[in-house]
Amino acid sequence: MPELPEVERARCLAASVAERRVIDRVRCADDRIVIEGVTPPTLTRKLVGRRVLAVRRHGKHLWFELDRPPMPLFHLGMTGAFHIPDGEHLPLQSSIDPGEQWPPRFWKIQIEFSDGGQLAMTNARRFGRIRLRECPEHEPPIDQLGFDPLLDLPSTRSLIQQISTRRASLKGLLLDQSFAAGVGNWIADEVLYQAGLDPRRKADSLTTEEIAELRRVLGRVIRTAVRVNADKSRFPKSWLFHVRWNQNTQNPTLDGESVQFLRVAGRTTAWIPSRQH
DNA sequence: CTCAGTGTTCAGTG
DNA sequence: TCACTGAACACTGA
Repeated sequence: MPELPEVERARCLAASVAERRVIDRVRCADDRIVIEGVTPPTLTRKLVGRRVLAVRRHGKHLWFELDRPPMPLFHLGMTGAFHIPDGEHLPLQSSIDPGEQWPPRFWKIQIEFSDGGQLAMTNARRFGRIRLRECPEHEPPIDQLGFDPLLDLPSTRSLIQQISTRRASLKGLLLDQSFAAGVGNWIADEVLYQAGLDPRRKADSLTTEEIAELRRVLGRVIRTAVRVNADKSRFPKSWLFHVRWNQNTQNPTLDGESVQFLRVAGRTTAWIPSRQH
């Protein structure tokens, strides 16, 4: 699930149970792929007793700012999510299906807080990672990332500089986390569709006006998705998003225009040839 | 049974 | 060395 808006939703969920609380108890799954660079017992020992000051995010990475390092850093991979027990109060919608068991299937870490609140991270497909960092923002992988389009969208001027030297396809550029952190496959397609740009266009072929429009659309798509808490059913009806999953159905259309599928930069790409040039 | 897949990394290429 | 591409990764669900 996780592109920037879904990771932001996970951040809010985690913040609602973790911030200002002390970590009382941790259970780590015995998974040396997801739990990377640290053994589960060590991870547990480093977290227990710490107070969570804030839950922060850059791109698709999220981490706990604790009262003392090291800090746990999470990446959800393709299938990761955060969960809280059914019935626990929340200002936002619950992230779990009602009636789901606790702990949730495929849990990798469970954290219990001083006030009784609980948080779990799941990861069925094991592309996610849990790591420890002394200072997450100033170490890899976060210090390798480009701008976060929600937290600090660059000026058009700065974007022109960044884009004009790149020869990758627009699709490839948008997916490059060292360019724009948090953009994934569906957001890249949505942005290129709304900006009217062919996903195969080379980045350095864009005009100033096209870059300005790309910037505007990128900011708008991300803010809109975050505003509705990454709830797909609340994305605007006009979005390509709603038809991009219908690859199997014959002749998907949007506004009467035909949706096509391509492979660009190694990823399935949905686009509307009559609207993107 | 086969295959695609919302992500990242790494080997290979130009 | 750099920028970029495509395969590999691990596993579920269609």
